[in-house]
Amino acid sequence: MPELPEVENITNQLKSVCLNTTIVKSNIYTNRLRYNINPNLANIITNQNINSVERRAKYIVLKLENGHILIHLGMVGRIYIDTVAQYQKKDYEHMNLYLNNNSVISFCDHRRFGAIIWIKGELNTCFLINKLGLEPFSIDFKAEYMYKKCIARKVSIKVFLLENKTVVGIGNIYASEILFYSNIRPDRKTNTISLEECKKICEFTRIVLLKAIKAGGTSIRDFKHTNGKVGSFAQQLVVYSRDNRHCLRCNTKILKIIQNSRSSYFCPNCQI
DNA sequence: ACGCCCTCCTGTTGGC
DNA sequence: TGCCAACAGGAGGGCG
Repeated sequence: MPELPEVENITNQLKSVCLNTTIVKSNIYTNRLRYNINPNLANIITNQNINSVERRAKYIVLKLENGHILIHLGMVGRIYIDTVAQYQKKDYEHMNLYLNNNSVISFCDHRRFGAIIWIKGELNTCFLINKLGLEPFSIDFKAEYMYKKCIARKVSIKVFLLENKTVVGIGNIYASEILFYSNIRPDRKTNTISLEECKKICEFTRIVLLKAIKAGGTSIRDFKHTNGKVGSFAQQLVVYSRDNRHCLRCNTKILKIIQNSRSSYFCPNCQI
């Protein structure tokens, strides 16, 4: 479900409620997620202030006084924000946080591909964080950097973009979209991608992700904001999930192929 | 060392 | 209408 634009939207919504508040209570209902929730987490975080709320890759990072709560939404994870008066326990709710401003934050994930991880101390000590690639909006994410990474590998460019090792935040939807705008087939091997093409990938990564953030993300099926609203970027998708329909640029039929057991979509005429 | 596949789950969808 | 297989937006780990 959630790729960078979706996580960015959720993070901003959380930030507007959580920043500079104190956790007064926390409940863990089911600790079995992708990684089991630290059984002491509720005790550890109670009475701590939330000093910052940021996104890193597809993680939401709550910085507390002596560590960080890392939240990953997996495929279908959701975060709800309620007032104490409104709040009711949700289906598949794994954990919640009661804040001193009368808000309740709940984390729900019926597929349990998500994660809630306590990192004592510095963020970068976590193995999930310290191997991540660059943020697409960072100043260092440039064609030369991308090119150097590409020529060192022989994997399909689409698979490469999903790895989060070179650039983070791109998932299955936006990978297809970015490659369409870059005029590159998803099954091209990275060592055949030119510097000029890397430039396009960097440029369109930023353009597509930014447009999707502004549209509130892509809601195909499960993604919803903390208030239950959907994102509208699905209406702007040009190739993802459009197999057998016509390319909006040249009218050729969009193809779907499977790469590493995941669907990719492209226009065989526009993309080489 | 690298690339590919499996796996963790459960809800939804499409075909018969 | 009902059943069942296939599929879904993530990503670490293990295998060849």
